[in-house]
Amino acid sequence: MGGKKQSPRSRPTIKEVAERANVALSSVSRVLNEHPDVSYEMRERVTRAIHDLGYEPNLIASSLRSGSTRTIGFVVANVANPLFADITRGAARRLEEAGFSMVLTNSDGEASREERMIRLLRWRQVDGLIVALADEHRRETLQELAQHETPVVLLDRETPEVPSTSAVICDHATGVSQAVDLLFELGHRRIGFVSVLEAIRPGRERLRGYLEGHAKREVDVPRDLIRLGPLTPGFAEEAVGDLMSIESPPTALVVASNVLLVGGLRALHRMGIPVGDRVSLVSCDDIPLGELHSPPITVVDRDRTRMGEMAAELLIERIQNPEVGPRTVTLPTQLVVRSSTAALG
Amino acid sequence: MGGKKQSPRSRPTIKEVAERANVALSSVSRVLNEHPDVSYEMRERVTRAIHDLGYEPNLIASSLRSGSTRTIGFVVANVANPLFADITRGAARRLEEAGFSMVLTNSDGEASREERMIRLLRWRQVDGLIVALADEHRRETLQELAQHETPVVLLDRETPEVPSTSAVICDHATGVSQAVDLLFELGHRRIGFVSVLEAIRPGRERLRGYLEGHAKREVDVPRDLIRLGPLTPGFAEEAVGDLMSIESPPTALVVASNVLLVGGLRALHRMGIPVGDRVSLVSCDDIPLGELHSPPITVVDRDRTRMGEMAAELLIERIQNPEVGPRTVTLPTQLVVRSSTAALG
DNA sequence: TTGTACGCGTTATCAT
DNA sequence: ATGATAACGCGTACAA
Repeated sequence: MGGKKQSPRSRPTIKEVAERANVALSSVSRVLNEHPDVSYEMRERVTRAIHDLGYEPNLIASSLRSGSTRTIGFVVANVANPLFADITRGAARRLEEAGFSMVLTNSDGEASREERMIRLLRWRQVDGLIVALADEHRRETLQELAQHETPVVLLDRETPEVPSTSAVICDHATGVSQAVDLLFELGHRRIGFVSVLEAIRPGRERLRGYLEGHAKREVDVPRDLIRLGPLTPGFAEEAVGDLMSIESPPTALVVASNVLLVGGLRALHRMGIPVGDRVSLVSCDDIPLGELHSPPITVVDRDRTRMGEMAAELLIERIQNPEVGPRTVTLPTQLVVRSSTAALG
Repeated sequence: MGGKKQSPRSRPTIKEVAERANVALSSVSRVLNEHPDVSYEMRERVTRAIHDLGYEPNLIASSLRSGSTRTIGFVVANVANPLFADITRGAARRLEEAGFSMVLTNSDGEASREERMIRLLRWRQVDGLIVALADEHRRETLQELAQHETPVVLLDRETPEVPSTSAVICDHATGVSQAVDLLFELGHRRIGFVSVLEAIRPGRERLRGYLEGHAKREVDVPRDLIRLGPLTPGFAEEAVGDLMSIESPPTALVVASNVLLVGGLRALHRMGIPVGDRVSLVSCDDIPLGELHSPPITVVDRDRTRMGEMAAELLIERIQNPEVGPRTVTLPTQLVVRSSTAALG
């Protein structure tokens, strides 16, 4: 009796709201979108019908029609890395404030997955992209990125091949250079350096800081103390184990990531080498228990949450005003001196 | 000359592909969806046109029409918590394998935001939800959850008020009970317990384990050594500081989270109380440098990544087969004994 | 101020 | 095996 010709109990649409309120479909839309030209009377009737029916908007339909999904894509190699976890949190917060949702993709560092993810996000019609490339140079990935007509923000990456990307980058070189400086002041001359391959910016910049730190003092760089490899604890463990076993081992170590720190410490513990005593240690990017280690670890730190927030801001700014060009923001690093760095002797 | 009546350089649609290939629109759709009934000839022509035009599908339009977004919502209080970071990674991996995207929302533990997020995700027509509620009992949030017609999977939470949710839960009680047992064997009788309020399952279950551990030995529970509060390092620091200052302080402590561990250790370090020596310590959920602390921290651990994978599997299983009812999977915990727990001396 | 009507890019149901 | 056509739910230019 009175059965409308529609599937049983599907959610009400704007059309049914209109019927219930005895107004036109477009009027309902106007009320929903807070269009200025709606009478009080109309607003009331529609609002009432919406309430009665328990109407809820279908954002997919809205997106198709309006051309905007209010969704952005977020591409990282590994959210479980405390660095990216913090960045993700910061970005998510800012995006939410601006009414955007974040679709997260985790590539586990696999370049081909990363490429597919970037493409999929475009197919999903995201309004923008925040990306921490696993490899800045891979052609296929860069082409995929270049295909995007919506704004792209890079996270501590540089891709001259893809212009018109914004970026938030960090001043690693200065931080690491300061760390090397500190170590020199403490009397160290043979400073080891364990870092990632130069495929991404942080690796390059930290190496630069290490080199510049030596250059400033006009000291020859101990090339035999530099170890570059993949971003895994395993590599760092091997590298540090190796470094501490050579003829004249380093008296201080700079490890270029929290992930590498874990491996480095494992090696030192295993070999029974007391940190801060027989070897000074500096890490990059703080990590929860770093301050509570014995001894507490000196780190080149940065505001990770701020990085995420900044990336979101750069993105939103371009989405809301497509006229403005890309922008690069540089965030500082801070050398947090703790007792893992001690005077030589 | 030959100007089609459309906006300049918008991305080609299925329609333009059809025109280019001189076939019907529906045929293109069939080719794209790998419909069985397409001739080789047809497939070739369409594929060629797609390639020539650089056509890319519009998943928003597809979603509207098909009713499936192949997207799921992921609601968590804080991705930066290493526990959730790992879970997120696990879930993201499984979801991607099954062709789903994840839209991530971070509530920072604010109940009202969480409520809004759950609603927004429904408006976005997600095919399912994975949720780690900040508060299992808040009526408004539960109602929001109950509104969902698509499957919901709870992460270590229980909501009897909302039936038909699947869940992956962990056996915290057994793990903590084992920890208490270990401490008893080491001679401890006054065991402190610092945990979160009972608003969520892990808090309840860990408390239960603590109580059961005592009950098994027929030992009275030292009620004065139990401290429950918010999930912040600050609370744990205060609680531990307080516990260690009372007339007859505990000789062992169980802290119920990696977040609380940080605060607890801060207090002990500040007070100059050596862990493992003057006070034994057990934490819940491992954390990167926990194994490298001095002494290494004994923990009630669990497979965090597996939790995420499991949650994704439970969700996908119900999305792909709506007939099957909700399911609850219990994952084990493991007591990882390290040297922060030592004989009472 | 409100209503009419069309289109967003797809999928799916019909014929043929 | 292929083609025409009607939805999906909503926004908006235009008419009234």
